[in-house]
Amino acid sequence: VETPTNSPTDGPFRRPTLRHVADRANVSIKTVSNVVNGYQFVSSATRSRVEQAIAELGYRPNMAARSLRSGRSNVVALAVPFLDMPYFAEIAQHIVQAAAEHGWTVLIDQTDGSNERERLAVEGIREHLIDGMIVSPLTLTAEDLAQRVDTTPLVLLGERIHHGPTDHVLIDNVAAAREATLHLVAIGRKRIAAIGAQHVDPGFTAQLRLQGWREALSESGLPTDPDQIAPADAWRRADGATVMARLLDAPQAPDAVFCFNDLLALGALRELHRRGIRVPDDIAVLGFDDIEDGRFSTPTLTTVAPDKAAIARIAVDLVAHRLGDEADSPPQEVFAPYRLIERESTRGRESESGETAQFIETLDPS
Amino acid sequence: VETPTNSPTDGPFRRPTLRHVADRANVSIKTVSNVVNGYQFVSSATRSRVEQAIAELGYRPNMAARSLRSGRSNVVALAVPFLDMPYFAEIAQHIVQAAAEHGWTVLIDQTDGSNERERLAVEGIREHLIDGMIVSPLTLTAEDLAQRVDTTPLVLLGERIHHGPTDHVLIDNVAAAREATLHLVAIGRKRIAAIGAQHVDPGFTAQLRLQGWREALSESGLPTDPDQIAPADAWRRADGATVMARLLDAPQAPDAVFCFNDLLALGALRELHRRGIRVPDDIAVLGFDDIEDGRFSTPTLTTVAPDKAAIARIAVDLVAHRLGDEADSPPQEVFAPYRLIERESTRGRESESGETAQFIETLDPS
DNA sequence: CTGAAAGCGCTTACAG
DNA sequence: CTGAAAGCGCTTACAG
Repeated sequence: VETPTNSPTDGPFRRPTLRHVADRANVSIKTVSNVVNGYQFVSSATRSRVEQAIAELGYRPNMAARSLRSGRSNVVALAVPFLDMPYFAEIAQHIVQAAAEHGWTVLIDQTDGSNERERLAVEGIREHLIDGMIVSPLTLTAEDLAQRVDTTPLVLLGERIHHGPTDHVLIDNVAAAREATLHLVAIGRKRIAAIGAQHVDPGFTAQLRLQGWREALSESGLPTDPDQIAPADAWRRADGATVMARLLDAPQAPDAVFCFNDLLALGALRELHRRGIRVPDDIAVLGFDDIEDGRFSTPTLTTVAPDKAAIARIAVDLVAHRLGDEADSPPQEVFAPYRLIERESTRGRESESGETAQFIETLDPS
Repeated sequence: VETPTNSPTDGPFRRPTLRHVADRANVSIKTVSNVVNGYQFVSSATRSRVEQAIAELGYRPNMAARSLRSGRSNVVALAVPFLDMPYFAEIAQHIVQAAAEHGWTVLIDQTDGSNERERLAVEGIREHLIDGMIVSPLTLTAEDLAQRVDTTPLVLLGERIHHGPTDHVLIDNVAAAREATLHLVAIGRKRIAAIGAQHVDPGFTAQLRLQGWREALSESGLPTDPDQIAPADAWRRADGATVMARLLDAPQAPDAVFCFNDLLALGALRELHRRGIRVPDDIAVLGFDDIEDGRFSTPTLTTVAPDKAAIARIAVDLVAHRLGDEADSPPQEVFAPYRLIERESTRGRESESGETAQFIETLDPS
């Protein structure tokens, strides 16, 4: 029996290794490794001896060594623009959960929506050994992606880069925005503004949602007045309030606004309330994302609800898929479901319908 | 010059190693390592030759190997109860930022507030090699901590475990809750309810905030009626709404509520609005955390604002401190600043004062 | 069913 | 200023 250099008795505490366990159980380190990794063909006598030694020493495998040798880390990276924006926080939560089901831990990076940091992210987050990465880009282009040399499986979230080299999970933004706008038409609105337009390449979220808005207005025979397209570079509450104020100060105020996310809508609600303008009576407000705030705002917010749990699960499963046998299959584009949730901001507060009930929970016994 | 087994030209693409770079630059791998690690005493001729080889091969160090050898991973772990609760999401964002300044990436775990998962977290998140960990516990006790064998530097967030074995960053919850309650007294409220009490051991957040509430009422000569202590096991919007409803249905409704976090307060606001009860005219509402929602709610929410950026920075610096020379210094307990931010929910909406201005931003030109 | 050897890609002493 | 050797703790072939 060889005495390991790294004896638990000499000097400061050091974690026990396979060597220590092997010595104590009088087996080779390979046998200990077999037990640790659940290898089937170990005699039960040996197995229990090893397990006892593991328990006595408090042995836990060294992940760095395992990663170096096996090339796997059981870590997946997630890069989002801003962790403090509820939509991304909720997505992150679902991804952490879905990853845990695969035995993976999640390394988080924040890109601040900067193209440079997004390009760095797809090249491997700070160069750690990770098994896969999920990136929610704001500005990443197909060209950026084409220059990628890192071969770690990459799944893109929430943006559509057509025929890109990577897997992609998304919702049909044009269709969703179209349905949202048609809902505003259906409740009798004639001047429907769009808040959140951005000067970006076509194909990005803002452009897709704007296109859906256009399509809905055209097919309803309503004009798509350029004055009703309100740009907002950032999509936070403060931006929504500012842009709403600008629309209200213009000669022709809208009777409805379709905001490209819920934060913009919540900011708009705030500005409308400040001016004493009634929602939805004077102006109807509709958002996108179904963040929790909108279920409790005053008034509650009608919104397009992407199935975030599904988005997370699909993304994690796509990473697993690439890591498995199907590594070389062509890039997939998977659509996650979404639905329109009608709440007070577009229909008054006389009642909540069945579809909404599950979200309102204890608020709805009235 | 030895040819590495792992040649970039044979078989599928493999990442270049120090060996490849060394061969190409005609130096030893130690010299390449010296250049990569910014070792000073390398001749500029050698350095530039090595740097060119690195650029040509696209070499990037293998973190698993580096971690195995050096015992450092440049990863810190963060465990929070729920990533989708805005307070924790905002804290996580600040920690990711502060960690990045130290060159660290953040591994995120979610405990769901379960004691078992919190105990697992302090024993090392899924056994990855991490340099330090920051844990925001909901139920962890001093006993749990005493049983910890992992020697990775641990910093606790937001809970006070007196004389515990670990570093700790917190705010003075009793004083903050006391000031908040005194503010409600100052605006003339007589029946001030507390929402968010929990049946937990003393020392935990809920108990501390309740104690601050008690102290404020006692010193103001107001009764601390047990009926005005409203328990809420979870601190989400739905709980706030439910608990508010219960208080309103009781014989003696309060004229002010101090909610132990902002989500409870936002839920309470929602229920009050649903019943047509005016805030703050009929009932004043005060929260805790200063999450972004409360700056844009209707009415905007008066709240205790912990300095989250400071909390994150202190926590990360404490980890760095333990990793440095001061590894064996006694555990530290560092208090982060907080302040009370008055908004509409406790004072009507005639104006916003100076202190609040920086938070209101573009909403305030009125 | 179990073992001895090799090696994943680095960094840490130690020589020169 | 640069190099050759050893070894961090595992897993992967390969033997028996």
